[in-house]
Amino acid sequence: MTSLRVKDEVSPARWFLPVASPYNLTRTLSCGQVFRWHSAGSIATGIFAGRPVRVVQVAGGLSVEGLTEREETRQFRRYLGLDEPLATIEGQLAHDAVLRGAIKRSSGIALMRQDPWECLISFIISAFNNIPKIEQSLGRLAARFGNPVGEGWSFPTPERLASASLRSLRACWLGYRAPYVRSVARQVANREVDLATLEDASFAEARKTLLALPGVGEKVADCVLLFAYGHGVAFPVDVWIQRVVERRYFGGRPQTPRHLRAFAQARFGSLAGYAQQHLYFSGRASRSRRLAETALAVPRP
DNA sequence: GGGCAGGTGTAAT
DNA sequence: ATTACACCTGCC
Repeated sequence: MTSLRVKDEVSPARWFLPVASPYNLTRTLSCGQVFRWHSAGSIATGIFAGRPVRVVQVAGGLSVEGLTEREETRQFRRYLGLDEPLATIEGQLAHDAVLRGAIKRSSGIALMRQDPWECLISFIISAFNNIPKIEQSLGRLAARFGNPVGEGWSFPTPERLASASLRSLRACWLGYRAPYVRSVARQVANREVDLATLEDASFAEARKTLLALPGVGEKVADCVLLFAYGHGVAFPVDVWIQRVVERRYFGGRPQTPRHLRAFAQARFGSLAGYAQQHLYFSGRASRSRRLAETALAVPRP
């Protein structure tokens, strides 16, 4: 599909990006792939390619402000997963009874192609952490070490984090993860690890390289392989996925994360990552409902 | 206030 | 290969 540039006297540049059904922007941005986008109502704001971007999903596509060139819109399509064949993917996954049920609530999620560097650091920080604090940490990191972009800040470069003091990193609420982040930043900055050439590596090779980094275990590696490098066979197993898969596929019997990953990859193949996203979304959604019910049930003092 | 939170590193079996 | 434990620290 192509992008149309819409003449507009007020805003600098507005693009209409056609998108096929059932793509859903809000769900894609809120299913745990990214931490630095904000959704207020139907308007999503974030930073892409060092520029502030505003996106609204409208009939038949996305209305985007902040991009300047056609080439940028092409990369933005890839970033947001706008050309993923979602109808086909969800149709395939719906052969599985559990996913058929989950997709009713989560249809329209697309896997993104994020910047590997930002994705890697984000998920190192996500370990043994909670989502609000992860978002705070990344925000502080950007405010302290990034460059001003619109109302916010760009994600810090590897060089910038490589030269940061551990004290200043801890001040961004990184805690015990601070040495991991700086060590990885240094390996990337001095080219011991080349995240760009990993694009050409096989799933197994890229995984091995990522696992060698401090603070990167199987879960974090799989997140980066899935959300940044586009390896659809990756199946990150976090506590939510573990609970959901054990409950829905194993009668509630405990399984090792490794076994769950092998199970999912055998069952869903290169769509394992999409299966993970739908299962994760449904798991989190049922938690949100429980919390809402609990909040209603308990009278405030 | 206290346990919990999108795991990982390390040591020991 | 598997198991047990510590870990920064702000949230709910």
